Amino acid sequence: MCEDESIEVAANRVLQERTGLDDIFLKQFNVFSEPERAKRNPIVQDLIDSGANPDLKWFDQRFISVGFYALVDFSKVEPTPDSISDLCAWKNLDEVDSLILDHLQILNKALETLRLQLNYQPLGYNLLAEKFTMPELQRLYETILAKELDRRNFQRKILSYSILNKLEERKTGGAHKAPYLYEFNLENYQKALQNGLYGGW
Amino acid sequence: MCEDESIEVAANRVLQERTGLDDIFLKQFNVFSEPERAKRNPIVQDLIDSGANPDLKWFDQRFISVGFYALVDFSKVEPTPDSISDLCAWKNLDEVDSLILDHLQILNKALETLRLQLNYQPLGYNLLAEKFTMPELQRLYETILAKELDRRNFQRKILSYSILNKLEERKTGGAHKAPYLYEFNLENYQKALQNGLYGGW
DNA sequence: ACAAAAGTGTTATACGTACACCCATGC
DNA sequence: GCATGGGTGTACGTATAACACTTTTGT
Repeated sequence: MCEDESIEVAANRVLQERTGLDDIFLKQFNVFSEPERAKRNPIVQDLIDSGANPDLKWFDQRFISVGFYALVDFSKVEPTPDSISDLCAWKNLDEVDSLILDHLQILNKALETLRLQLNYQPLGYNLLAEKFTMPELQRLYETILAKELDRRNFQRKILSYSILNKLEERKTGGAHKAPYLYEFNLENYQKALQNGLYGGW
Repeated sequence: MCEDESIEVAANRVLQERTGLDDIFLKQFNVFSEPERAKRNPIVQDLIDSGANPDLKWFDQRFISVGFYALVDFSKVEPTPDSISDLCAWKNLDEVDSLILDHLQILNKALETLRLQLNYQPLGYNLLAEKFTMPELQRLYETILAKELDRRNFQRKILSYSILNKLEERKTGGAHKAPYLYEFNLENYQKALQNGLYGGW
């Protein structure tokens, strides 16, 4: 974060630098400030225990991170490293095993937050093509939740939010029955983002 | 926040200094980092516009705040100012109109977060006496939500979470029919705190 | 006796879940 | 024609909302 920008603006900037995308859903979820968090990493612990590398001072530094997660259509983006990154690439969640510092905890907290927010926030805009099919939207939810959902119940639930416009067109060219195309009803989508989808108390 | 403590520990410490309480529900909800946020305050704006007080440099400083909210039984606490506070006192929400910086926005964001969390987190432990009545718990929810709830539906919903133990005793001495006393089932309460109360997807 | 608070119950409706059936398309 | 994916519908259980009746207690 630079001196003249808010943390949100900074997060947007970094996202822009690495993906080229702008106006992306970006959500602050937690601050990580544990003094020893750099050293809590098992890899770092192994290094310290082994006494191998004497140059561990870096891990004595104090880091304070504000976690953000963004929702990005990865097929549209070629990730590019910025000035402080050597490598910037897409990974499947199940490929991610070791990360520096406590970044694995951060990732898990982000996932947890995202899954919670799914209960009262609509999702999918700018993650899908402008016109998309119901199965495509469902795959998106299933990917994030890492579990399968019932086709018919998913459709009913999503449609009940009235954030979608059903189009006359169908998506042809697929191997089976042509599914209808939908687009987001932006007005209602925005409203749902602000007011939430779940009634609660 | 000192150099050797996390932001959570620091928040706990400050809460402890001002209330004397420990082990209180304390939840991080947002980071506020807008560069101009000190100046965005209408009172400060008036000052600047009037040109009255030339000593406005303080508002040029960059503040970054991590917002926490705590749930405290105010009847048990005599708030006491700490080293950086002149005054520390309880206020009703409707008495709060002007605050320095953007602290009014922070307060509102805290309330919004709390009300959302009410949908999937139990609430009441250490806000009520060890034994309490259903109406007392309901008042608590009604106060936070700033709206009335149906007695019978409230009871059913809360009981369905099975975070309460119903006791044989009744609270006598009141002017009317003696209500039953309840206590929290701490084991289930903790579970509910971790796993959430609402099923969702 | 009465008002006010509290216990308990009922009913209609909405929602989530788990299914079954039919239709279109490529092989 | 058959496997597969997709559109649509139904039955069941549970949760929510709205509402009524009875019991207790102090005045």
